[in-house]
Amino acid sequence: MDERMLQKSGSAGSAVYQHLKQQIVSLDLPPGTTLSEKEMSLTFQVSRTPVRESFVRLAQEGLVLVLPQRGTRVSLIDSDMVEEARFMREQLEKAVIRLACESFPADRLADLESNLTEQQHSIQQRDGKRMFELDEDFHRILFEGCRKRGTWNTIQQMNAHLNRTRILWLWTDPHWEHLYEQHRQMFLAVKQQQADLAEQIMKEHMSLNIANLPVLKERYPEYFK
Amino acid sequence: MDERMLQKSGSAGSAVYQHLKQQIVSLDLPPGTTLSEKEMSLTFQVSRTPVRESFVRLAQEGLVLVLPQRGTRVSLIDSDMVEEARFMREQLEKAVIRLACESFPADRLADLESNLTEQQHSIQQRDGKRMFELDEDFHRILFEGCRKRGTWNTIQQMNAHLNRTRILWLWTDPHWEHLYEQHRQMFLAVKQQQADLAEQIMKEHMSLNIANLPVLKERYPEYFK
DNA sequence: CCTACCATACTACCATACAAGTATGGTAGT
DNA sequence: ACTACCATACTTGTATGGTAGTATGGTAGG
Repeated sequence: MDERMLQKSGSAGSAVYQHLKQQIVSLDLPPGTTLSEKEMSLTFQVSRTPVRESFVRLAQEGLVLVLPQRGTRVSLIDSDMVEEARFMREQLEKAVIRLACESFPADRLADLESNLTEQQHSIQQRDGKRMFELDEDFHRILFEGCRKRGTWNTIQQMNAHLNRTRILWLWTDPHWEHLYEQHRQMFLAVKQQQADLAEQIMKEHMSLNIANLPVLKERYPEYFK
Repeated sequence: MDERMLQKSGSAGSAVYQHLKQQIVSLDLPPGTTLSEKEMSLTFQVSRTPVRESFVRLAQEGLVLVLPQRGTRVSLIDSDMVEEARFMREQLEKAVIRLACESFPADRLADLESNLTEQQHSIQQRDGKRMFELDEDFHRILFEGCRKRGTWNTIQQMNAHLNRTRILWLWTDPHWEHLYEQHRQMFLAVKQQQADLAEQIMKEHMSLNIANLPVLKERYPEYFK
């Protein structure tokens, strides 16, 4: 484990955890991959203890599945969990954007606007990875502006399943322009305090994530439960 | 660690985890209590390793706070987290009970009814602890009947903070009759598929949890952040 | 050729020893 | 009396050896 990385994360266990989580959510470690404490301890150059600690945390979030005395593997994407995550996000994001339409800090509104500018940039440069991050940031800023940061963090738990399907979908059909347009309209609705409009767009925005799930299950059957 | 308990939970680590979690949420271990791996390993008669594993899991849920090289203590109740948990539950429970009004399995509806009967029983017997469990069960059945079990589980994370305040409140003012009446009305609304009515009662039901927070902070200041 | 068995090489789980950071109380020096 | 220092007894973090359960491949027996 690199020293800089350790300092950033505070402990070896946290560093391994963050590294693995990033790789799992980005599908760098595809669903079904077997992990094993020993193997990871060798690649990260730490003992099995911090690796085991990271496995415990990942299992708690449903990102890996630990089978006692048999092995540990990256959890398959659960279609039901994907739909539930979408459901949760729809309800909470609709409620939050209504709050945002009532009152939203000016500086956070500015953050949204600069985020949109960066989105345009990333689309022009065909930088899908950056665009995905900006998408996440856009919604996170909405939550934070409404003082609902903890809610956003809680959503992230189940979001792991949803996000992995979103990445799969974007592999097959990068439809960034459509997403950007929705983001822009939501920004304007918040700025002009049009709650009903904002909620409606958000509802459609969230519905996008689920429509193509059957297609993905057919194209990547080995990734799904 | 008792052998029966170990068999029930699968591993020593899980057993310690479940035990501590139950004690924390029930305020048997009050907020601020220092824990220490060594101490717990002695009381549970296991080594530090499974105890440490349980600490990691509890920290992941925000139930304990681990300060490296200094100690571990039961996390104080965070007022902001309590309000956010209430917010999350309100949005999700409103959406779920609307779904329930559209369609709800007959056997689960029967479960709700028998749950209500048990609630009456527990109120007569002044069994607050049992009543609290039944309250939780009532809402869990609603989620499960709508195939939103994962959503319920996710809520539980943040619910730890909310539930601890609810217990404090019920220590000072056991108002079980009022809660029972709301539960009964929600049951009838679901049965008669009156979505708007059900949502309205649920909204009031969720609002109860937050009103007396300032009073509790004044009465138990050492429990809050 | 097929089947039952067993040695072997994995796995996660647990106990233990050591390392490193921190709080605390006593003591020497001013 | 007060302050600076340090030994000591804590704490969590990490490394490692051993245990028990499981999958697998080869082998002996039918």
